[in-house]
Amino acid sequence: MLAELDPLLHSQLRLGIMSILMSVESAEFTFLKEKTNSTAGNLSVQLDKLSEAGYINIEKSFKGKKPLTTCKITKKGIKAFEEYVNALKQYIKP
Amino acid sequence: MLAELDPLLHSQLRLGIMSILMSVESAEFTFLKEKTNSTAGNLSVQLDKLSEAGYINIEKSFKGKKPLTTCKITKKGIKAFEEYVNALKQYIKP
DNA sequence: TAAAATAGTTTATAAAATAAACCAAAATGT
DNA sequence: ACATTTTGGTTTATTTTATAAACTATTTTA
Repeated sequence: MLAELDPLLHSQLRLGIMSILMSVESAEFTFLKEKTNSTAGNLSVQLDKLSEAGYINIEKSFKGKKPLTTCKITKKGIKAFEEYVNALKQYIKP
Repeated sequence: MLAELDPLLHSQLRLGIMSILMSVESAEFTFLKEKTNSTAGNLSVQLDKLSEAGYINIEKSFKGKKPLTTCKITKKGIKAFEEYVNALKQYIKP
């Protein structure tokens, strides 16, 4: 029987976000938007979901008077990502 | 920029179906149902979608008077699966 | 022979992704 | 100086997907 795939991570955009956050200290909204090629609206929604789940931390501040949203993966997020990758390997190995 | 993930394959159940069909000559409905742990309704719908896309062939016959649904991956399906796996690797490699 | 199981399909509902509309501030053009 | 566009988002509406529920036909079992 095939393993379950964490539905929170099994979404192109959320997986992309998490993949990027696995490889950097932290990332700004605009950086993630560019790297994932997503719209601001969609990105905003999906970041909230990851944050709700405790997979990332979102810090909202200001750079001058412009809003600045900075995201960081949490320990829980790292664990979830690693488990997702392991489960996924079952599906894609030759 | 991260690669696109074929939305037809980026679904747990459809990916599971395709993953199984990559490794066998052909598979019956009931076999797929058990291996993927899905409901008959959901499986039926997702098989139709894969068939619509030309990723699998579905043959409906009878074993006595019981319906027998047999599925086989197509060349197009194999190619799509391989491309999906390649794109996915971008997301999950360390 | 009534009840339950098999092998599905079809339809309805819930959840997700995406798009559109919106807001406030800042930078740019005229 | 002042209208226009751009930046950096959020919120709400729409569309698409996935899932669940209800149904059909036959068959097996009690």
